Amino acid sequence: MGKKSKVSMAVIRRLPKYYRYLGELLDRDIKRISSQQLSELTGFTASQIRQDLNNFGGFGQQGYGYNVEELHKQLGKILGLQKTYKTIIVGAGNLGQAIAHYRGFQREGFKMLALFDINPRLIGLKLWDIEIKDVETLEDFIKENEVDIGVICTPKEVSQEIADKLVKSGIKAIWNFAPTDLKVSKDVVVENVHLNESLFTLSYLLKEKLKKDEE
Amino acid sequence: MGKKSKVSMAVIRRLPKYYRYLGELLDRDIKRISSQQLSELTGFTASQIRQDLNNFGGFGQQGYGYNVEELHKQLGKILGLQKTYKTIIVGAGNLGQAIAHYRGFQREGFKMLALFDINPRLIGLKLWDIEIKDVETLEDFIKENEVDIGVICTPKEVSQEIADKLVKSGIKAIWNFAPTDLKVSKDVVVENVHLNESLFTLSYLLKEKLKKDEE
DNA sequence: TAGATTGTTAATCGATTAACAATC
DNA sequence: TAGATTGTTAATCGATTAACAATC
Repeated sequence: MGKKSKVSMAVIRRLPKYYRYLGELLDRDIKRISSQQLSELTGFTASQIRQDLNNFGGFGQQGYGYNVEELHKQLGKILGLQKTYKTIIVGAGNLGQAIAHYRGFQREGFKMLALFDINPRLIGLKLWDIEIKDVETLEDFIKENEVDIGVICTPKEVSQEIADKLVKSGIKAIWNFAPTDLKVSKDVVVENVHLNESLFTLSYLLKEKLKKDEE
Repeated sequence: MGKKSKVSMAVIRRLPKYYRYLGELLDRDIKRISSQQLSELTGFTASQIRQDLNNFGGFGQQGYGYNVEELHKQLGKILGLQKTYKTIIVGAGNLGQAIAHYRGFQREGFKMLALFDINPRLIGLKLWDIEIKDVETLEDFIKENEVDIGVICTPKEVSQEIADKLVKSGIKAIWNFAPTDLKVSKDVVVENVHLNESLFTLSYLLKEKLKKDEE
């Protein structure tokens, strides 16, 4: 008990962006960076960056700034990227395959164990070294392999049903690409990628822009 | 000139969710709904919902609530979904194909005209009725067809270069799936889908959950 | 009319920004 | 040491929630 004061979601959602820019700096062999410079890269204010980081500890040094390698490492730890997560994908259509193929996720420790689908034409196929399995075998597979993360890339009609199976089999994190809000027990975390909502937001912004142009 | 007080991004990002739930109610032939009932569906407070909607007008009626069909229609208009947008996708890998295939977007007025790729094995193929074209012909195609929206599904290494071409050819809205922050002129709107950041956020939340379980 | 529920104003809460003492 | 830049407190800003008069 006694978690220290909870970090706000607004802060958490900025962390991956810091991590990404730090990674790029690391690749460019840049050793140190100030909050001011990081501000110019990310678009957040220097003050906000310092506030955000100080939720997790004092990673900087007065008069110097932040050590790029160290800060990158610390952010990786904060984001939980130092450990490996066993991951499965349900729905082996184009979207599921796109995620399975994406090298960046594997690199950060998300190990794709298998895809699952209901389509007999897909079952048995291998994408690189990842097999597409019968969704009937989903629950047993999760239990046997102690899968950490389930990715839902199915049509929305079956997404809740799949989520229920994932939760029942012991999965604690769901990455949901179906355009629905899943109902899950409180001890399971869900992160939604609602492409519909994203596209509609773009549509709103475009409409506003065109309206303003007319004036 | 003189746009009325700008609506905050927080509000805008809730609109698509209202729109989605209203659409579901419409399918279920439900005629009216109160902010309280909408609150139970969406998880936002009734007060917030009324505040949000009143940014755009008084769509409700005291003592009655909101007419589902009317509110759905109005939200569609606010989101700019009443008109058709000519859309192209750059990058015809799994992700690009997934988006091209998604019926929901076409249904809401996003007309997919073509995909573009650099891979000779893909060029010339047809996905349903959408052709994959040579990325060399991208700029001419956009100008000739007056394309509204460009979707970037390329590797991050070429995403900025593609964005530059889109902007130069007159596109005013970009839906970006590459894990980068594109630099574009101020009169172009960009909506990012940063899958990396989404997955890392899930990773953070999972890590926190596991940590709390240990206590 | 009485009951219900909105639209809107006021109060609260939380997040961002500014400022500066601490310190490398 | 002097200059730079953090960590942190205080001030500001904006978003959410509460409350209630208006009104269907």
